[in-house]
Amino acid sequence: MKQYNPQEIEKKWQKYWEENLELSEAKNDSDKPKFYCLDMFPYPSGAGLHVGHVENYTATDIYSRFKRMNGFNVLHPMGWDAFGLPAENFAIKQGVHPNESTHKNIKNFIAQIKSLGMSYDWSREIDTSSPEYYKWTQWFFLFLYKNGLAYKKKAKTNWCESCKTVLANEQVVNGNCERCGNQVIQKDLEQWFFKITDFIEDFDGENGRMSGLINGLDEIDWPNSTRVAQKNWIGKSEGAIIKFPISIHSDLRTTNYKLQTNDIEVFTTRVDTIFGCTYVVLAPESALVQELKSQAGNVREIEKYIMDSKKKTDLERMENKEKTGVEMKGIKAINPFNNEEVPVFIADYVIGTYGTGAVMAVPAHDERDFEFAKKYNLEIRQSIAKLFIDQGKNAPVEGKELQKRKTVNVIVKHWKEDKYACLDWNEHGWKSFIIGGINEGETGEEAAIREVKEEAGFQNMTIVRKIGGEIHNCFFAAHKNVNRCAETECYYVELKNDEYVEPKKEDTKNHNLQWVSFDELEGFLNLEGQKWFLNIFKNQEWATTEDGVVINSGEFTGLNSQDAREKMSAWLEKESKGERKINYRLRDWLVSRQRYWGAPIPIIYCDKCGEVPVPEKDLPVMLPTDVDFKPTGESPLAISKSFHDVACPLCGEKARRESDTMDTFVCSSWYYLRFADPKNEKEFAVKENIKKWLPVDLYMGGAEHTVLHLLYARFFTKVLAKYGYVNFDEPFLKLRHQGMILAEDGRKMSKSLGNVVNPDEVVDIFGADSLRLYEMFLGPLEEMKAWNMRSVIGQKNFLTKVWKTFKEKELIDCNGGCEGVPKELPILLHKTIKKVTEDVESFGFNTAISQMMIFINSASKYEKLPKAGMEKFLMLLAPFAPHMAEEIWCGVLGHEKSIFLEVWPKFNEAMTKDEEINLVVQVNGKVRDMIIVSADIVEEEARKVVMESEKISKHIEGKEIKKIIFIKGKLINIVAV
RNA sequence: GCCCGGGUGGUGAAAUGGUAGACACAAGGGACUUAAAAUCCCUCGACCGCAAGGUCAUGCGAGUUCGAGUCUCGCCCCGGGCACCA
Repeated sequence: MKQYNPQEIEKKWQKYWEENLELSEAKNDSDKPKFYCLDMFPYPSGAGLHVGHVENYTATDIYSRFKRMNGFNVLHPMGWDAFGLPAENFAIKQGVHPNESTHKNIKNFIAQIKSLGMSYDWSREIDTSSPEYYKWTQWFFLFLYKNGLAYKKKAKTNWCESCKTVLANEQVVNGNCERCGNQVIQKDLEQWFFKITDFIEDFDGENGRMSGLINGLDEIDWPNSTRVAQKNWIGKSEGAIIKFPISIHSDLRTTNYKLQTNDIEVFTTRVDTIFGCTYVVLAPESALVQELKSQAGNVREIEKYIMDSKKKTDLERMENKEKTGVEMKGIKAINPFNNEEVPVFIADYVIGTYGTGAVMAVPAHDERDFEFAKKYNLEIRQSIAKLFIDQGKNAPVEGKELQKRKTVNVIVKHWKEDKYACLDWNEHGWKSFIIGGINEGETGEEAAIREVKEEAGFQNMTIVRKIGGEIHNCFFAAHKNVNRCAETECYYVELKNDEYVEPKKEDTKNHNLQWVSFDELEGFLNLEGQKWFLNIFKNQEWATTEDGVVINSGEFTGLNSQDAREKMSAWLEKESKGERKINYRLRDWLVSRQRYWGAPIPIIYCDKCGEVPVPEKDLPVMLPTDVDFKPTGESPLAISKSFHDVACPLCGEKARRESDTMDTFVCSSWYYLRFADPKNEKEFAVKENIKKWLPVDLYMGGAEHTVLHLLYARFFTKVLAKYGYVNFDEPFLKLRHQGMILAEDGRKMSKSLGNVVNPDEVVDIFGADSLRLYEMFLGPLEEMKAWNMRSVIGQKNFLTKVWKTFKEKELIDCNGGCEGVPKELPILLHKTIKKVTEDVESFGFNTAISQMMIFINSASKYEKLPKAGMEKFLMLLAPFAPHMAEEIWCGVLGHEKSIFLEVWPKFNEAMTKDEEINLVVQVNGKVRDMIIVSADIVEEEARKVVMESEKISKHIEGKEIKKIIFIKGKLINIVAV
């Protein structure tokens, strides 16, 4: 065979690998260190494998092969997420049973994956729709049930009319069904839930303290964006519950004044703003509304509003941002902090299911309340102010002057405590540095100056002005945004012995502010006579939602927001008028589905015994095959009499089975455990094997699963950790997402656009090795990339070059001297080993490939090549292009055993260094010459060499050399003026 | 609106603060060939110049630095996620 013919050699080696299982099998009894490398298992779609799958599986295949060659016992399995709506919808469309179509699709997937030369351990293949698997999915349901973590309740649920089933919150996207895009409506249904909310915070497990869903995220090597997305989804917010007693003025009928015993409880994260509360709002769904409405003077109006907002779908609520509401006339809430009566409204901008379903409205400091208050003409009362430092008469304000001066630093002291800060003014406004601590023998001022110099890096700082000639007593609020404009900072300074200078007022950004000196604010902080200024609204045009300093707030006035929250919460608890409270956005996971193609929920309902779990010995509850599975809204399983009618396991009387199936995400929440022991009939996996293989060391898959699957899987692991089934609390130690591959037109690949690339086609034309290389070379693994069919040829060219180099050049044994072999090749080889090794380790596959290209481009130029070196190169290439490497290794070089049994080559650091380098010579930072010198040239020598250069002397002629910067082995820069 | 990412040639993209554009694709030119394919060689950011060389260039504007694609600040644009969560 002269030509490189991928089709021919690829088939041959795929067969060989299938027959030689030691190349891919994970060994339970090996002494080698383990490595569990997992792909997010696919849903076997009828469309077959797409290029995104190929990207995902190639990356992990390269990594698995790399790890094996580095002496690891690698578990690299594959399975099928076979249950679920898409499979069922596909089957309905094709008019076949989902069981049939799914298995047909799986067969196709296997063939496609094998044609790509992936080294999966097929002996561990799993299929979530097989009874051997879903038996354990049901076991998990019972396990949760027995521990009080699975429960049934009637709840407002998301219903998709097209899929005829309920959906989890996570499966609703913009008010639409994640799968079909149909609008989701709300239905009150009795459904099964998993108590995922029990695992948000850390918990005690049988093997000690375990991390919850929030803290666990800090322990794992996951993309930052994914961790942030999960944190946001959980949505922890710390605040307080405040009890507003209710008073009823039935002034429409009588003058009686009646105080109710029950309170309106509101949840807020901004207790500090409570003195700005001018009304209270209840969600229309709130139970309290039902209780109170009859007392109101406008019952009818209220009922009409409730009806109207009930009719709205979530989508309508979202689309129509205009806020609506209705006052409960005659009903007042009493602010416990100042005993003031405020009106009570019902409005659907308050969410009934979050917090207490009631909020205190502070229009001055909350955008939504502000909007509502403007519309209904309610009082807007400021309770948080921003306070500003006096710029001082010497502080420069004009841009040009600033440029000259750069910065002005003022050191200030906290008005009460022994804390110092530095305020720094430049054209961007004030900056601040909070002084950390005072060293021994140091005054506060000295500490402040030191910190400014060291920490802030202002080595050339001069204190242009200390206000009043001394360090000032000053209040400062710690805050994160250090670099805002002066107007948004929040400092105030007590000025001693100093003139007050009117701040500039022409600031357009803050035209609704009125500058008020401290004198104008009576009683403020009891520091009469001091000169301060702060923002007090003249005409409030927007809500200021940032933290600041509390004003108009009785005894709390003068505190910064943070301290105020602390003190006010403490006050609430002391007075029993409320308490600190943490709320989460995350709700329990709704797992019931009214569909056919899923794992039946193993529960039996008996008239006598009630809800009875199916005994473990009766598992699996088989999915009947004889039902009409087309969705009607009723669970299809309810129609099957043989399934539905059953004897109660407790009393033996007539009973009925739960006819809903489980969300397919339940199946995928534990599959990674099953791979450790896929054939076990007695347990979901035997403990030793779990201990041997888990947690997963590398998990790779699309970013579309950032919240759904990844959150659920973590939850399952945490449940198992709590009850001692596993001794770890995070299932996936390292996670990477492959970026989406777009079509050539830059749009998403989709059938309807007709721009889908079928990997089979690419394999037919270029071969699997070229396809693998192409997808890895396309760009960084995690980034979004567009397909370009014309570029695939580049990889085939590269492989052809490798092929020809091994076939046509003379490979010589270098043991007894290496005549005719270029001496720069070993250096390049070691550089290449280093680069490829490091890049594979960090998933920089694109740059690893380009380094191999550089090597072969160079090597192919020579007629004689060192055999040992070329073999090492082949080992580097092997994980990327396994067929080619195996063919050359065994076919061309005549080795008997597979190249994948070889040990990954090592590089010698000393061998990666060139003897000579191109010294870059710069004059004033511009490259003016390049001189070849010995790599270890020292500064002295380099200076001499450089000065001899004509090009350089031309550039420094007549100039004074100020400085010479020398970077060893790289560069020399002459600074000349 | 908030939270994450991004913005570098015709294209995909490289660059621990140290030669911007490695490596490839496309394009153009050439060699071999009766011809084509295959293969090999050369050119390939823009502008000025016969050349040597020079100037400008990493979304825009500033800053730090001997030196910035890379660090800091502000702004613009694009992609993704969340979205009335108090």
